[in-house]
Amino acid sequence: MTKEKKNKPSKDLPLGFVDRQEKELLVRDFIISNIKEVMIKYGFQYLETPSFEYSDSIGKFLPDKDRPDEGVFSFKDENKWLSLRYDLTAPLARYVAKNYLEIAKPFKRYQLGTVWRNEKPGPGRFREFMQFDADFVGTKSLQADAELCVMVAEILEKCSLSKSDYIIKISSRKITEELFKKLNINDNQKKLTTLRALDKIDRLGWEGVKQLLGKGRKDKSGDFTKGANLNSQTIETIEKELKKNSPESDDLKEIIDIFKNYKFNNFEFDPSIIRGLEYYTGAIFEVNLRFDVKNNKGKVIQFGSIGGGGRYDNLVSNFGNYDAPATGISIGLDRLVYALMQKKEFKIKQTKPVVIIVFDKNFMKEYINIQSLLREANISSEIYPAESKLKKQMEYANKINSPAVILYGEDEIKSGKPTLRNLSTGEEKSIEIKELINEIKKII
RNA sequence: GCAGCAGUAGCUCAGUUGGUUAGAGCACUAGUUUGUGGAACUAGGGGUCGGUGGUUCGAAUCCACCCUGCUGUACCA
Repeated sequence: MTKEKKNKPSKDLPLGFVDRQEKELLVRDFIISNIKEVMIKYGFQYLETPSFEYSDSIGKFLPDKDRPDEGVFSFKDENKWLSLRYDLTAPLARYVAKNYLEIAKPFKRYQLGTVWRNEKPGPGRFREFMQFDADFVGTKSLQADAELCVMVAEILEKCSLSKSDYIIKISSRKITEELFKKLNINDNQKKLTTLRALDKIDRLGWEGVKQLLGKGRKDKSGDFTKGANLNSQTIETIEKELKKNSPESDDLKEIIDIFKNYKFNNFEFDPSIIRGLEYYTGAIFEVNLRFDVKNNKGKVIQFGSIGGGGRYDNLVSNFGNYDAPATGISIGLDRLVYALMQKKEFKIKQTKPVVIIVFDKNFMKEYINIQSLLREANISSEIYPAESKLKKQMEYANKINSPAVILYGEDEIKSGKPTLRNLSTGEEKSIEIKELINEIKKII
């Protein structure tokens, strides 16, 4: 609260960037530790690639060739364009192409890392966020695709979600490709617009999607979106085909068979999921939550999926020499954190220090002795880090949610028995120093 | 990007037919209690009313433009 206001630097953060506080980070750590456990169990290798890549290496093969330069943060360095990675799959393809001869195939790797996207942020959706990504590179086996889904389900359940909290939706790019062939839709632009429209079924329903397949649609705010201009007969065929609730593509049938072997049934065939437009070549997955997610005003919002993936058999071969069919899946960690924190039953224990009150600097030796005992017992503690009145120190302990304070002033030192105050009950006890650890353990 | 709505204290908000010095609750600071937090009471600090320009004797209030946020929509690897 300074008076001088002119020419001060801004305290605001760039659009879509956020400070993340302990409460949130602990949930994220919890998720990450579950991920690592599962990944080790499934035999995946841990990899890290840099935040920046040459734009060519990750940009040239952007799935959406419509706007190849949009959506990423880039800058020019010595005449070469660099971009912050926008996902972990493109760098993986680059890594595999670079190290192809040395790595064992199929290459199973997982990665955790921050990615950046230059697009409009939404609730639980930022321009900088953390992704988890696991892939099989160098195999066409659908066992890999199936296993990825089973594995993600295991991770989610380890994170305390129940089967009714999430569902993995599956489809295949082959279904829409067949459909386009059948309907004689060859124009690439038309295909894209059609796929984009179909991608919105969960949000807009068939009514909205049919408008987008036809002339176009006006949204709530009155804004108008142009449609794919398909004729009504074509639209009806599409609707009829996609409303079938069992898959008619061989790859999906096989994957579902493998699911049975794993006794995994928390999935659903949904031909309306689309994902990356020019990227996937076969099966596609999407991980959706089935409970309501609210914004900070308590309003239920359109949350979308927390992850997804699919088979991309051409991504590595784009680099030239090697043909490496691949399949992968990723989870947006921060979105999962955002959703998880809203589940009432979900609680993460935060360890807060026991505060040792300072009555007089001259007693510091005694305080350090007590603190050493606590540290040996692995109990989080701190000697109040300033000179202050007792009341201030108590207020501090209360505010940081400390479980207890240790009072060791002149009176206590005389008797050699500190007072332990439980801050949630207010109860105070005079205790022998050697009993201190046991008493504190009862409280925390 | 497009569209709608909104921006007043750290937070949530009140305050417009334009009129002295802009308010409340919570939070913060100090005290009532010089060895005791979460309750109460008392006092206090904190705002160029998102920004710039305009209309006016006079603007938080009216107008224009800009910025930021929310929501929808587009795009979404």
